Amino acid sequence: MKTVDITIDKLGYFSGKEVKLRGWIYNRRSSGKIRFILLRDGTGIVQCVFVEGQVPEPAFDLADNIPQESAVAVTGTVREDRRAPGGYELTATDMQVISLAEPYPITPKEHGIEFLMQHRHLWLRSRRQVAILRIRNEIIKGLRDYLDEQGFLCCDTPILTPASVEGTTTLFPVDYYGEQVYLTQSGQLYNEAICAAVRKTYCFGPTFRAEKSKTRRHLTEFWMLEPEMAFYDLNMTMDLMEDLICAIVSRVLNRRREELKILERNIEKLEAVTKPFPRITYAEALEILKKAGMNVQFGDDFGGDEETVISQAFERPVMIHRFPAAIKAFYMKRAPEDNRLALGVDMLAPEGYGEIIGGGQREDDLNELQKRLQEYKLPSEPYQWYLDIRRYGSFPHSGFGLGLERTVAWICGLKHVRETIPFPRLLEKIYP
RNA sequence: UCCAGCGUAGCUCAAUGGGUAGAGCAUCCGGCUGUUAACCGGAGGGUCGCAGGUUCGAGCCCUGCCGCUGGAGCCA
Repeated sequence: MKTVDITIDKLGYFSGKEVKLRGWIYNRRSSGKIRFILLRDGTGIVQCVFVEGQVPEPAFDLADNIPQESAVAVTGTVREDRRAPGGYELTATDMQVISLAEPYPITPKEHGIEFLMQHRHLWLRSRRQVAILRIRNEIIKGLRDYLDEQGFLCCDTPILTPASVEGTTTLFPVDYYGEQVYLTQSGQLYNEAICAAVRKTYCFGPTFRAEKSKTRRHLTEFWMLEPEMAFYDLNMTMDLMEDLICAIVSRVLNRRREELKILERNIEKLEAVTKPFPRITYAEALEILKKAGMNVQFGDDFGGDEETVISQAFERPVMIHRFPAAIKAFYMKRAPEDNRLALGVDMLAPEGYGEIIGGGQREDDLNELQKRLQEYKLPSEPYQWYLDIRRYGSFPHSGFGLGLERTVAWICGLKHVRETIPFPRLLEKIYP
């Protein structure tokens, strides 16, 4: 019989056959004449059983003292076994060392977050972290597949941007041939130009905020998905936000059950995420807060506590629209029924996870927009190209930005966004 | 930037009222034929974050600094 070189995720196709697996030692246990090695290969984890007399002596010895995370090749027979977590085991016939590891700092026991973050490059190898990475990837694919199917064109926007936009205190400066430019905070303004070319577009990439925010939901570098649609009003935009979130939640539920289980995610909470999502106005949100005993006045923005109270009032994501214009960006269109209100919308995830989407309808009237730039004390020169979108065939349009890491944190049920990206960039921390 | 808490073995933590530093895991040695963070026995392992101060005596009290964690503020 020929030994085939396979990966752990394919074990089910090779029951009873002899195979070769290459990977790393995840853990090992010994019980005298029988020794167990947990082998991980990046596609899964399988237990390899070494029985004295049934494997060459060097391999049997190795099974007792090979250091954790050493790279090895194990040959053996695939066996279905109800006792095994994955349903399959490997009865080992031999093992070769590819590379012996030095004593590995991350043991199968508990560690503090500081230690784990300092060893993030190694921490990624753990079962939990791999499960998060798989779900993150599933969410990205789900978002893109959904938008692509709806006729969106992914066009992407620049990461280096000229000075402008609202203030520079939260921007990371970069030297650009002697000129100071900045890392992008959002691709929205560019998307508005692109949607006039292709009707429905989106960008997906990293964005940067030099905020001094030290919370469980802030990164200085995070990934944002930003769709922008020509001829969409606020209601159509809320429909899209709702459909998009339903699409990714059900996709993760269908395709990443195992990973959700590893993360001990409460599946029922995700299964409750179905259409329609509640849509409330800012004024209605204020009522909820007042009933909860919070002192919030019209014109106040919501902090973390307020978001938590509102989102916990519903078991689905909730959309809050028609915010006071004064606390929103200059480009938001005003509500036709009340000029003090902006046609913006935020989506708050359930279970206190806070804002995962922010967006709304854009101001499409040239004169209004110019007036707004003055009110917000913004220079007009850098915005000439942006105003051109209104000069040459202006059209109603809307869009939003979805924060990927917050969405992943919610779907995975994680306390902190730092685990949702392989190498998180946090306030003044950039190692490894 | 502000508030609070924490810095002791490789890791996670303990140490009466100030009196010669302790456990589990990891490592090494030994035992065990079905272990699931295996278990059992033994051994090695310490500049108690750094600097100064009080005291006969400081891991413990005081001052300053550094680092981390949680939160607030800030924030598409």
